[in-house]
Amino acid sequence: MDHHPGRKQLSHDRIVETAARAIRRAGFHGVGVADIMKEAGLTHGGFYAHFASRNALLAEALERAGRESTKRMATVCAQRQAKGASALRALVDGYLSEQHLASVESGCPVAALASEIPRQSAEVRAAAAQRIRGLMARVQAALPSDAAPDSAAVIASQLVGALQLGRALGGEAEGKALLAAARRNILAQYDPAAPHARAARRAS
Amino acid sequence: MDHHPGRKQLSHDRIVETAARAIRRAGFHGVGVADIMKEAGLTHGGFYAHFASRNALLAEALERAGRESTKRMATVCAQRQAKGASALRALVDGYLSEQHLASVESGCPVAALASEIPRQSAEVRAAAAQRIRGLMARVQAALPSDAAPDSAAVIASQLVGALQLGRALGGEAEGKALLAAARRNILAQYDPAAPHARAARRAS
DNA sequence: TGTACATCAGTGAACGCGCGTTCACTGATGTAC
DNA sequence: TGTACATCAGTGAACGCGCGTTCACTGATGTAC
Repeated sequence: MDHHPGRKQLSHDRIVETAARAIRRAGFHGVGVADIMKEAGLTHGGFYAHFASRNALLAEALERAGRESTKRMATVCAQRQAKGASALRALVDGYLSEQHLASVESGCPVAALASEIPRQSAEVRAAAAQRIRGLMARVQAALPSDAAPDSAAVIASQLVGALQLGRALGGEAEGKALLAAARRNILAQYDPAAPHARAARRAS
Repeated sequence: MDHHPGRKQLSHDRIVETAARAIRRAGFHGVGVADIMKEAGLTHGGFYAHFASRNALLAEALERAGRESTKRMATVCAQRQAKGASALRALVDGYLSEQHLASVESGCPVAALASEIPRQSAEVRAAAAQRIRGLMARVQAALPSDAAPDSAAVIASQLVGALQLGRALGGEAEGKALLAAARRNILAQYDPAAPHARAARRAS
């Protein structure tokens, strides 16, 4: 019972991983079956031995992108916390970092695809809803326990909105300034470790 | 010098208006030249007498969608302010209303298209950046004058993020609850007319 | 250890279709005299 | 007022191309004896 993957499973994983990057880079409409298979080192004919349809791949790729991005974010958060940041600051500074701004392909799929979600098939929408709930749960876990119950949803919206607008503005100075403003705002409001910032903002 | 539009101008306007609805409903990739021309009551052959390319139409349609949506929002805000709401409350409650949640086609194009913007042509991206700055300016105008200078950008991000996630979650109970939470949060933080809400949230 | 056969992942040509774009043409409108 | 001609908005067929999907086939792997 060695249970190593097997040739087909390896190909399957490779296709999904390729697609997980592709949808974030180019959008759900932006890459075709043939492109993905080619990028995964295969020919397009074999596609339907792995997936029932293009949509089935998209759903699977979205889920995979979410898991990957969560994992990557967890690593970054752990590093920041090891340097003394609070859980919330680690999450917010990580999510709204210039590095995340610049790397759509490996970043949060919710931010990369949000406005396209309502136009997708039911299976893709379902996968997307799970990813959104996952993001909210991560925020929830980083919040102090006395935070208002709907804070996680609000902060998640802010994270996604700011990252998207930052990217839409070009990722240059204008976008970076937006990220910085959003970081300050969220931390000033929710991070008990940074109460001075809130006081500063209320003054004048 | 009567200066009434002329036949061609009328057709042009009709095409752009059709496209302005179409891109919000179906995304930049979601509708083709032929679809739009048909919906505008014309045949697709005449398209290139009106626009240099598909992208040129998209840019023009985005701009038009922005103007339309701004106008509509201004009307709604005026109504709400006439009933005694502050400028900020009118804007936030209008933008994050269930009506806006349900009507992508006539709503804010930034929320409808945000994640697709970075993947568009330079001319479309430029038009999009203008729309985003316009949204921020509207928020700025509704803010009390003592608000922190980057508040407008932060609030705009929150508005866009919450509306998008609300729609992605399906526009049902889950989405509506998200909108309500975002409304409460923004107003509690920035609306001087609602200080009690802020106090309530800080308690416990 | 060697041979015969079944299984199975992947190949590549082909399908029908819709896309963005071009272009020769039509038919209505407006101007010249 | 009427005729001849130029202008111009819109038509519809056609272009090359890439899409998602299907399928008969190949060649390697694994099992039976």
